[in-house]
Amino acid sequence: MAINKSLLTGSTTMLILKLLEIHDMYGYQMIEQLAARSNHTFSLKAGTLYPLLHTLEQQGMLTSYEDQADSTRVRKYYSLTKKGRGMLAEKQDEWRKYTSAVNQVLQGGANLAAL
Amino acid sequence: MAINKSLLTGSTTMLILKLLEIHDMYGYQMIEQLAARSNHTFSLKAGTLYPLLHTLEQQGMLTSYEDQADSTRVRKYYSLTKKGRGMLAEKQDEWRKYTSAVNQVLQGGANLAAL
DNA sequence: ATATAGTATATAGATGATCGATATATGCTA
DNA sequence: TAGCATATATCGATCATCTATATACTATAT
Repeated sequence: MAINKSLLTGSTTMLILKLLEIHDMYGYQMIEQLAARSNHTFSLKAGTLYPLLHTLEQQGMLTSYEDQADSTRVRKYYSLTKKGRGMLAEKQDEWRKYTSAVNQVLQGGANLAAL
Repeated sequence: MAINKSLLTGSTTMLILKLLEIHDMYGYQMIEQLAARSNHTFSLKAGTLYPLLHTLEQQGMLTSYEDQADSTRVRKYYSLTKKGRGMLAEKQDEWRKYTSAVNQVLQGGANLAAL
């Protein structure tokens, strides 16, 4: 698939970067937020999220710190880096291109070329 | 991912069913059509398509027949069954739900719930 | 005539994203 | 103090897709 072998399978990364765009969050919170903001269409699994967060941190897209904040419990917060913001922009662009291409096919195709 | 573990990863099936909605096609033609109708965003690989066609035929979504048609060459044409049309309708519905959920998250979320 | 490129179908093995299962530990509430 | 929600983490399995490879036929150029 030209654009990106995996997208949605791949949109997961975009979605969690997006969540961090406005303010820092900890893992469990991202799972809840994603469910809430998508009207429970998504239920991202912990087994998917945590390894992904570790990978993104290694790639320099995120940084993490522990904080007790307004909770009694220490949580691990993630923060989007400049590089991460760049990645988010790219992913969003890909997402737009990909969905518009699919929608074009669903509408019978823009280029009704030959056939 | 609630709706369907794989979608786009999974949209491929929807796209080829969609191609067959109007008239029968052979494999190679589907690859070309998909590229043309998506402005070359998609380049479905033969190694992905043929096994998929075989699976869909086994599931009763498609039937196939060989025909020389207006070519000098015998080609294997695929035809969408009633069951296949049902599957297409379902997949399109899923696609709409999924993309609107992603777009909701990208727009900051419909349910700006708590956070 | 013959090499090359495009058409057409097919399969096997590799890769990579996500999930389910499982583990651990803490905090809240009945 | 038992049970449930919160919170993070890892491992193995699954599944869709890709790359590579194979085969064979057709058309075109040399």
